[in-house]
Amino acid sequence: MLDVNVIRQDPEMVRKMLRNRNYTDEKLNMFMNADAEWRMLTEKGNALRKQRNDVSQMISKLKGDEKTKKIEEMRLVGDDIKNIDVRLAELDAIRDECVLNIPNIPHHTVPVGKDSGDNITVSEHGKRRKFPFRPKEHFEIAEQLDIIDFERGVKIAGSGFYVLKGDGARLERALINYMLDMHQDQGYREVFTPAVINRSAVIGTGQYPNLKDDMYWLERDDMWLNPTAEVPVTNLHQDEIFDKDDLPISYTAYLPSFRREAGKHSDTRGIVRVHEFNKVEMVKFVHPDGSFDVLEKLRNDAEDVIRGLELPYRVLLLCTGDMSFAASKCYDLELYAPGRDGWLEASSCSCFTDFQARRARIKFRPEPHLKSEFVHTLNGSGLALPRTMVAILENYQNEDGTVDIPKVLRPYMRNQKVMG
RNA sequence: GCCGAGAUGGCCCAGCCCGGUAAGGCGCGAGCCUGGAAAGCUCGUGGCGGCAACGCCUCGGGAGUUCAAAUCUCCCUCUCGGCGCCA
Repeated sequence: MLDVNVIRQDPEMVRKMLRNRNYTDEKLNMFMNADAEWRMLTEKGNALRKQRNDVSQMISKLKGDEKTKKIEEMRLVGDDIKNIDVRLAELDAIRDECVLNIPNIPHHTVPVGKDSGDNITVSEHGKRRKFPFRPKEHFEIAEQLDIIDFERGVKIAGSGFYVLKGDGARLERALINYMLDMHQDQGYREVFTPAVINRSAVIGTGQYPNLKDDMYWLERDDMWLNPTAEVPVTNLHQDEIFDKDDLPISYTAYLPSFRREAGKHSDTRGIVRVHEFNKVEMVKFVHPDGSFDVLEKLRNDAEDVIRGLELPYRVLLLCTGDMSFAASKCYDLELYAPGRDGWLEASSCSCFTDFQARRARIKFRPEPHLKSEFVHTLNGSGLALPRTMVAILENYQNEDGTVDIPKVLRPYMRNQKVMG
């Protein structure tokens, strides 16, 4: 969430920002009104409390009629305070609700734009292979090799779930290990967290309330299925204060991710958009100075994974209208898939400035005697597994239906080709 | 699931039975002292509102009783221990 002082001081800047992100200014206006009344009533309530505190002190020393009279007076003051408190609680709830629904302020280098059409292609890498035959789509290849079983995924879980088999399952495992090992070499510490998380975690990173319909919710326990490892990993340090020397902190995590994808019907064939997928994630906690430089580094770390796999890809800088709620700046990495002749978003690398840290109360102390400040958080996928799998199957396919295994994965797979 | 114990400022911990300004220690900082340091002493070290003076809030969360709640009552959450169950 934004610093309420920033909103108070410059509501017009926030209004402009909301417009650039395709948000209405409804929550902003509501906040300003509620906040003004809240401040007025807070002062009023404080004055009454002072009166009550002072008189209460005296009462213990008084006796007889005098005492009875003062007690009677304070009873009325108490009622006034109670009434004010009720209204204050209402206003506070309104303010919270508003602030939790106002997105982060984009960095000045982020292009203003309406939707994905206004994103900027920063760079394109790798050679696209020339195929002497018609390249197949990944689900054709996978079905032929019997390495992905769509029917049985549906049978045991439902539409949008699939089963990996044989070399498919082994390729998945190889990819996870390859990615984790690479991130470890890049200086990230591996963590393995719960995939079921509580409400305070999904609020902390900003998925709740905005994306609550996109997550699986376990009603009976008020728990949520992890939508991205960003959530559990960032919230590891909820309510903590780091020493200056603790920063930066870099984690990498492999974790299954769950998305309801309610109302989305595109890309139903294959594994491009599914309800459960594996992902290796990078998360960083850094000093506020230079956090956008760290974003470049993070993006490069994710690109290393793709370069290692020798897949063609491009880097997009998202515009204001396409960026997610909590991000201040975001790059998407897209893999080229020749079977479908299209791009697949396999990684999203974002800097959240202090937006998540404020929600999750993650701070650091610049010097032992100074006040604590919010850290900056970043994260990026490195990478989402199913789409990486799609890109590998389609880019490395042979005319006979087999698939070569990228060189970097061979030590993990112990074979050169996916045979089934 | 049952029983018990606990949650107090950055950290540790007292206060709770018996309601009346949250004590003390550690760490850190500033000052005094010193040739310099250590020790010692003084002050500071949570949040909100306010330009400020200042005021209010803060004892896991919420509700209640009371002129007044860390303290009494009720509900909830989490942690630890024991029992039960169990891959």
